[in-house]
Amino acid sequence: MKKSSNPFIRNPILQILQSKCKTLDTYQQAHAQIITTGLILHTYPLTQLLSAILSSTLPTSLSYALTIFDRVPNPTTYIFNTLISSILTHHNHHGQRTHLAFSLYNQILCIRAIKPNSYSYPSLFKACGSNPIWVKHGRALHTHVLKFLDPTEYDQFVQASLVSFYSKCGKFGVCRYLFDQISEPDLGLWNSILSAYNSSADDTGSSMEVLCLFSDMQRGSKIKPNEISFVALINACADLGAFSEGIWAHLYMVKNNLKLNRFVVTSLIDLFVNCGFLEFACQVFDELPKKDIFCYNAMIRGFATHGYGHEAIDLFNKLLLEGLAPDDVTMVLIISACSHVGLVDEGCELFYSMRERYGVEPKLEHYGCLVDLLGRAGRVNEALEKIRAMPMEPNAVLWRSLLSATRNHGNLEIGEVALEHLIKLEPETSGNYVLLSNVYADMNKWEGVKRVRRLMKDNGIEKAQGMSVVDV
DNA sequence: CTAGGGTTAG
Repeated sequence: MKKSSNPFIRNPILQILQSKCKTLDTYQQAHAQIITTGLILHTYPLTQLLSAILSSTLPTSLSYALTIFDRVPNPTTYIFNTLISSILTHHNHHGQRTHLAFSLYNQILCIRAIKPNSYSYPSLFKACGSNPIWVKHGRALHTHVLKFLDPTEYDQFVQASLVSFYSKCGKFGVCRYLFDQISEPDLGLWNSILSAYNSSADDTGSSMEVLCLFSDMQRGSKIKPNEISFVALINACADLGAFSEGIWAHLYMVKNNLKLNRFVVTSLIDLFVNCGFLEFACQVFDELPKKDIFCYNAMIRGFATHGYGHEAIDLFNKLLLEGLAPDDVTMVLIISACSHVGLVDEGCELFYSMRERYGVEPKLEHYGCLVDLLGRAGRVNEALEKIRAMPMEPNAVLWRSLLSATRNHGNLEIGEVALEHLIKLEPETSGNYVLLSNVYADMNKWEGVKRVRRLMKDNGIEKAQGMSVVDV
C-alpha cells in the first residue's frame, strides 16, 4: 500500500535507469529527460539518477554524479545518504573515497535544515572498519549516533554495523556489550556477533563462543540461521577441529536448502582439510559452480598441507586457465608446494615472475618461500644472497629457515650468520645461543664459544635446563 | 515514500 504512494515508481524514464543502461550516452539522455520533464526537482527521481550513475562502470561516473549533485539547491538527508552509501559500495576500493563520504556526511551536519538519520551511519561504519586509518573516525561517529539519533531511530542496522566495526578494530568487549543490550536481535545482528567472535580467532575460546552463540540463537528459535551464520559456525568448527559439529552444519544446510555458496564452501574446505578428510573437501570444491580465488586457495592449501604438492600445482594451473588472478596467498601456497615436492626451478621461476605475470608484489612471506625453496635444495649460499638482497628487513622466520637448511646440509659458516641474526632479533630465546655455541664448537672457534657465553650473560639469559652450552 | 547492516586463508 505504502509503496504505491510513490508517484514516480512507474515512471518510464526511471525504469530506463533501473534497467541495464550501459553507455554514458544512455545516462546523459536519461539525465536530459529528467531535466526537461522537471523530474530533477523531485528528490526520488534525482536520487535514482545519481545511484544509477554511481553503480555503473563508467570511468567518469563519480565525477558525473558529483556534478549533478553540486547543482541540487536544497539536498535532503535522503540524497546525501544515497550518495554516501553508493560511493562507499561502488567507489571505495582500497578505501580511497572514505574521505569523500565523510565530507558529505559533514555537509549534512552543516546544513541547518537537515540532520543525519539512521540510514546515514551503517555504510560509514562499514568503511571505517575496513581500514585502520579510519578507526578514530568510526569512534567519533559512534558519539554522533548517540547524539543525533533518538532511541527509535537507533535500529538494528545501525547496531549491527557498530558491532561489526568494533570487531574489526579488535574491541570484542565492546561488541559483546552492544550486543547484550539488544533484547531481540535480528538475524543480521546475530550474524555480526558470530562473525565478530569468528575473527578474533587467535584464541580458541572465541571459536567455542561461536558455537555457544549459535545455539543461543537457535534456542530462541525465532531466528533461522542463514548462509552467513553458517560461515561463522563452520569456520569455528574448522578452527576447533570440531568435525561432528561441522558435519551437522553441513547437513543442516543441505536439508534446509541453504545455498552452499563460495563463502560456505571455503569454510567447509577448511573444516575438512583441518579434520583430515581431503576427499570431502575436494567434493564440495568440485560441486561449487562459481569458484573464486578464496576457494582455490583453500583447496590448494588442503592439497599442500596433506603432502599433495603436484595436485596443488595442477589446481594452480586450473585456476589460471579459468582466468582467475592468483593473489599473494596463492603465491605463498604454490611456491611452498613446489618446495615440498622438490620443484626448485619451477618455484624460483614462479617467484621471479610473480610481479610481472600475476601482478603480485613479493612480500616478506614470499621471500620466506624462496629461502625455504633454495635451502631445502641445499643451495644455502644462494639463499643467503637472496636474504641479503631483499628490499625489506628479514625476520626471524626467514633466518630460522636458513639455519635449518645449514643444519641439514652442513654449512657452519652460514649457520653462524643466521644465528647471529636470530640472536639479534630474539635475544630472549636461549636456544639460539646454545645452537650458536655448538656451531662455534664444531668449527673449533673456542673464542666464539666464550663470546656467546658472555653475550648470554649480558642479555640476562640463563642456560635452559637440560641444554648444555659446551664448556671450554 | 525512497536509502542502510551481517560472509573469505598462515
